[in-house]
Amino acid sequence: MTTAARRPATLDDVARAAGVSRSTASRVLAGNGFASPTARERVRTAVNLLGYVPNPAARALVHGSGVRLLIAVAGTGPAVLDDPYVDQAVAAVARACAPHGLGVAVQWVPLGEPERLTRLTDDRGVAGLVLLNTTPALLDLVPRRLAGRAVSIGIGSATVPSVDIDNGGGTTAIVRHLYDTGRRRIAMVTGPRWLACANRSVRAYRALVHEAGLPAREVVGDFSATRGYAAAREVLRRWPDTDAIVGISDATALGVIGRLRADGVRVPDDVAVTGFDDIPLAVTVALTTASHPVRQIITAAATMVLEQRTAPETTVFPSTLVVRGSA
Amino acid sequence: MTTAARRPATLDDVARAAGVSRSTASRVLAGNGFASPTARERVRTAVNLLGYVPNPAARALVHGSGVRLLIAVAGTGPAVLDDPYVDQAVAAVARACAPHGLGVAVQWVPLGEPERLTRLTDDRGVAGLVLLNTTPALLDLVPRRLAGRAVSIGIGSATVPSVDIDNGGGTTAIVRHLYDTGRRRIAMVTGPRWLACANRSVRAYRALVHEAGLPAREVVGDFSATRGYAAAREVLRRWPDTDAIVGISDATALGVIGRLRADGVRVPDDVAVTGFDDIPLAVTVALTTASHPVRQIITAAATMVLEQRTAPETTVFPSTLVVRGSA
DNA sequence: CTGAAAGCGCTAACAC
DNA sequence: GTGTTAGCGCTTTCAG
Repeated sequence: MTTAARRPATLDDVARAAGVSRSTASRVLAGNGFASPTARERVRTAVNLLGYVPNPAARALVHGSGVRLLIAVAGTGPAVLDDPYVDQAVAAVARACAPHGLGVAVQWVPLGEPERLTRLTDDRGVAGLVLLNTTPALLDLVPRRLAGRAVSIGIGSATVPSVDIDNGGGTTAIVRHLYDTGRRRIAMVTGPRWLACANRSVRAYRALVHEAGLPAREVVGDFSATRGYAAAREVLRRWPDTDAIVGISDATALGVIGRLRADGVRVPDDVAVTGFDDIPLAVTVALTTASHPVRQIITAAATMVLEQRTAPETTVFPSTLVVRGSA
Repeated sequence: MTTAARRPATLDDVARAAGVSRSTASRVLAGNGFASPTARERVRTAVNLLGYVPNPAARALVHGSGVRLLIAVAGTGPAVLDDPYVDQAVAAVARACAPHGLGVAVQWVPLGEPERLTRLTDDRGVAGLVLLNTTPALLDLVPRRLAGRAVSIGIGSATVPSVDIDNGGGTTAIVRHLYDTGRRRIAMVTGPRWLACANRSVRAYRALVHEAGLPAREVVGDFSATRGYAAAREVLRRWPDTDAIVGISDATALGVIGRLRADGVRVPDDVAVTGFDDIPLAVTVALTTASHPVRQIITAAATMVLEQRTAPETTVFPSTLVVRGSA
């Protein structure tokens, strides 16, 4: 480590050290363009010696490409950003971005004013866009500039490809499992109504209970454990003979279980409870749920925009039923 | 919204629309420098009209300041990044960065090769550094260039200020509560040994049990629920008469409870269990824990580096005992 | 108080 | 193959 406390090297330093011109050095680093093996070699050496790392700001400036991915999360209030699911998404995207020299920012977009998205994307620092909990209105507002550099997690559109979970299939498997194990009064704690992907779960639930001639019992939730905690009581108050509760998310289910146990209701003996996603904590409470590789899904989405891979309109990840103790 | 699908406005556009020179426009936006009220006004109008947002890459280039904050997480393997605590940290920092036009990246730094940090910070795209789970060796490697733009969450050093939780105090309160409620065989599922801030909790635990003439019973954990799940069984195998288990984190405690319940051990009747942090899920399982505004703490750290506030060497956030059902 | 001019570090034509 | 040149959008002396 003879490298003194110098300022980080620039391309000029590298070129000088290698005895070539800046352009040649640039070409070698870009990989494309021509360069003699000798030049290539000498530049490589200089780079290592100097510990050269390209300045992403300069690169972004000349390419007009931006320096960070924006994760735009739609919702009724800034509190949507408090969701651990969002945390996970941000972290996963940040991880995918790091090797590309890009950063991540998250911002909330109010459901009522989708135009706010435009203000966010007008920032040329934005190199790409990841939409979370999106609505069709929002999808339509993605600017041309970001064509091919935007992706939605959930529903997509003709111009914005999406990466999604088979919510319907997952929920169907869960409800069917409940039915097959003898449950006949199956309630559901849903997600917010405006959220398209959550609604697919709700619709699957409705279709199934309807088909089986069972009553549909729905309480609106918001994915959170806290809401699940409250919703459980509401379910049992409205329909005391309920024998199963389907949670729209694992957190919801964990909240439901917490409340039931606190109220002396046995799980799964009296009431079966299911979740959705299979978060790490699920195993510790033996939660029956549907498993999805959320991290991978988000990484896939981030990679799509980072590598500009022309993606199919929709990539659907499967949902796998995981039967544990709670149902 | 007459704004056509144009390319985002540049400072030149603003200057032209305002009928002033680029420099004047720049001065007005910077806030400092001279500018007549008239000029100021006209530039403001133009900015709003055009929806102008400065290009952060250009700005970073001229200032040599970087375009993203780096969150460096020390650990034995890349799996440290899978921790929900890290997720939360990344998301909180990303949130704080967004209004500043900065992004966030996360990278893992192997415990054995702290020099890897240097390679990361040599990237001029790095505007600031947030250290997580850091070690003294790592702290010493923070380059001069980042002086005043680095902060550690946990232990700090003379050159790197830190934002920290009063782990010792929190743990003391927890163990004392356990003792006061009659527990005399108190075990602890610790964090990894190399982690200084977790060790403060362990030391507090040891001091207290020692002082009370109780045996110290420690099983090494890693903050995860999964590890807590396994550790619970180990504790009861080694010391069957244990009547309380202190978890180094809420996730650990949740894992412990899961395992105990699965094994027919009653919580808190047979064994009391406590956590640390007070994550949202804690309330749903009635976990007794110590509460810390983690999000706020991380936001405070991020703000320190974003606003270059000359910070005291260490800012300690208090820990508050929250007694719920589990102990 | 304001404008002209010189770069920040890098890339991409375009000559040599 | 390689060097020269002209910017990307912005800030900041330095003259007016």
